[in-house]
Amino acid sequence: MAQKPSIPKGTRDFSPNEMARRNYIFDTVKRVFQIYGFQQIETPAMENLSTLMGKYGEEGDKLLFKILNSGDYLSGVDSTELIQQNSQKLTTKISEKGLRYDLTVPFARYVVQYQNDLVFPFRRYQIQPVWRADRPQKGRYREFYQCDVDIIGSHSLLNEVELIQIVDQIYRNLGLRVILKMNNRKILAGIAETIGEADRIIDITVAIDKMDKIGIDKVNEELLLRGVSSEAILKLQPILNLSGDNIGKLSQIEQVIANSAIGMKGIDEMRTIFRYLASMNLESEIQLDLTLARGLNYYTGAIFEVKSKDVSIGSITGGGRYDDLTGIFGLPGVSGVGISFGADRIYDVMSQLDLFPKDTISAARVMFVNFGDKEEKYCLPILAALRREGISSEIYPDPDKMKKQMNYANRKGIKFVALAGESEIQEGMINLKNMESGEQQLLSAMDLVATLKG
RNA sequence: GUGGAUGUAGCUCAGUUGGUUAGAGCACUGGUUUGUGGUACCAGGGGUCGUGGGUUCAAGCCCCAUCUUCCACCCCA
Repeated sequence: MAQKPSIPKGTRDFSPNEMARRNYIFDTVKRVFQIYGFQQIETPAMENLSTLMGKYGEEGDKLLFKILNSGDYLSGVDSTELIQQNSQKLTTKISEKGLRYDLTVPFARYVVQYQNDLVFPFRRYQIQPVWRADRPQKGRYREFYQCDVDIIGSHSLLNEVELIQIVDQIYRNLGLRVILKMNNRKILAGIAETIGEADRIIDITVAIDKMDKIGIDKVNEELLLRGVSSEAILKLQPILNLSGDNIGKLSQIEQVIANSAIGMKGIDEMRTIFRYLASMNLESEIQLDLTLARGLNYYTGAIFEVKSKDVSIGSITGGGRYDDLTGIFGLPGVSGVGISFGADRIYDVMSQLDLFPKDTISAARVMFVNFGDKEEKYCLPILAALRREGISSEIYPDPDKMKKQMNYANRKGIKFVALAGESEIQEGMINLKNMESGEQQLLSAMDLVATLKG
């Protein structure tokens, strides 16, 4: 046997009924984005590496797919460099393009480039694949689709609130039960400032995360082990023990970080957001979660993450406020906030919960059986008429055995089969068979249209 | 990057302590049925058992290497 063809690790083919379901997600997301007044853009699959590098932290740089320069890509490299085998150094010489890692950074680049043409605050959405050279596993792919919405050019917290409403609306439309977790980078910075150890903030969030599992004593032990001073740990106790509703939690945090200006700003931001939300009738649970840190290092204010309540697959949506992403590209002082829906994970969750509507199939509604030349001639105008009426329809192309043709329709999930042989032609009628019930009725062309439309 | 599994027909998988010509279901082709699918029955095609070495009279099965895919950690959508 010839060697089996395959596709790269972490990538997938999408067959017709997967596409129908994926489009159901994309359509739902898109519709909500549009209702909220966002406009669509697209950017190239590849960007200059200079645009991408250094925006996603150290890890991110490693996970970038790099594209080999065209032509003789070794021409600018001398042999000593080759022998040294310093891949990092070599990379910059043989590769100047990379596949996009997310949609936010290319968007920032886009905004800077078109700053004179855009109307600010600019509301855009973007639905495109991104690539990460990650190790694939459950719910993790090397090529996956993100659906981004961002508002850039406004500091208003109303934008955060709108994004939360969008999240709520989309998951309500999809029928998914989710929990939206929120945190604020400024609060994290305030905590770090308060205990005087900015670089310990990660250890602290990890510790808070373990509270449920191992209890406060063990957490304190671990903090001490990780080098946090006992004085700082003492200060942290109210934060480790956070309880109550979001507003209550904020008050408890406030007591700890009252001396940190930036921290208090974060508290203030969150209070404002929660105040807005209180008057809105949201279905999703919103939860302040201090362990939410988000690796992307460009976030500066609120950060979001959405998880499915019923399937454990990591976050299915994430985002946050970034105050100066365009600054790196030469346009300082432009603040934005955005959020990204992971279409592929949403798909996985919905599949597992069997939440797709049953009629999300792409097959034609009706198929004409092919009995031969004469019958074909009779059917073709009727077929054309159905299509003019917007009824998706097809005719089997060969006069094969009936069994084969019926089987074809059945397997494709075509709901109706139209039969017109000698006797029907004589009467000027069509026999329409419902493939689900097996019932058959003799109809005129006009009645056929009406029946299929209904 | 670290750790653990996996690989047998197009797909999902069986295959006993190593023992002749390697199996099932689904799918495919043909037939029972020349105008009726999804439910029945019969027949057929399709595999150098991931690859390369080794042990053995004998390897799908044991050993080594390598590749692939999957799962967990890290990080993320």
